[in-house]
Amino acid sequence: MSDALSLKLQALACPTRRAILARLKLGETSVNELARPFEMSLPAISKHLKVLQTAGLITQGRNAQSRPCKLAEGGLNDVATWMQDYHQMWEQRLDRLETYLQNLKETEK
Amino acid sequence: MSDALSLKLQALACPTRRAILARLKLGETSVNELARPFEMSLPAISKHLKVLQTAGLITQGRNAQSRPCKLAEGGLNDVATWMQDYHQMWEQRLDRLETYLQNLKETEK
DNA sequence: GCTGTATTTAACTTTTTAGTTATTTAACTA
DNA sequence: TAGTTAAATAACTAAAAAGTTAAATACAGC
Repeated sequence: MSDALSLKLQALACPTRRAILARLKLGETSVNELARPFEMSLPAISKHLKVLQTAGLITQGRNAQSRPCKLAEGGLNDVATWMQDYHQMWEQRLDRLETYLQNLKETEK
Repeated sequence: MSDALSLKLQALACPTRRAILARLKLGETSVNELARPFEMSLPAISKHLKVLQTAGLITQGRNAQSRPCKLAEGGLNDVATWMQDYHQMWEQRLDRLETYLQNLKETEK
């Protein structure tokens, strides 16, 4: 199960890790900060972060003792590409998506 | 890890199961037929199918002794919805997606 | 160089996953 | 009804995942 896509999907298949990603959407932050909302030991969070990092979904920097995490640029690209391959199912979402695109274009103006 | 989204992502995080889905894109087929390409026992495939079914990604019908499988309508919707939530990453794909939408619209004419 | 803070690593436990072979169920066929 | 085919279930094993506590590492500040 060691291919990149499986690694990412596996990493995403855990609510804790998705919650971590959701938090990181708000911006770079420390491991301690990330751990705060969870009833779980710090090492457990550290492990989750390692899984996310190995999957290429986050990166970790360095700032004194802190190792701030952030979302990896384009980390979900292959997942999105795989999804796109499922046109039949995908098409059901096109309306919504088109609306979204439209809004985005207008925002950019 | 029992929420619907986690169940689906977990189901997708296995190359064998994704291969099964890919085969099912071509159309409904029997368990035996699905198992053929794999170097794996039939019960193993049967289990994979159960995982996919529990996740709501496929459905199984009945035709004599055969239990033909097919893709579940809209089975990937929540996964797609979750993905959409990641606008920042998503935006990197917008160009491609827009092209795709454009093509689709033109096809529909 | 000692102390505190942030984080990781080690060692261990429990549960889940992915596979196996052997057995069972269900339905068709002669 | 006996035999065949399609698939699922049972019972088991090995490996991976997700958590724990305790110890180690890395750096900052006095």
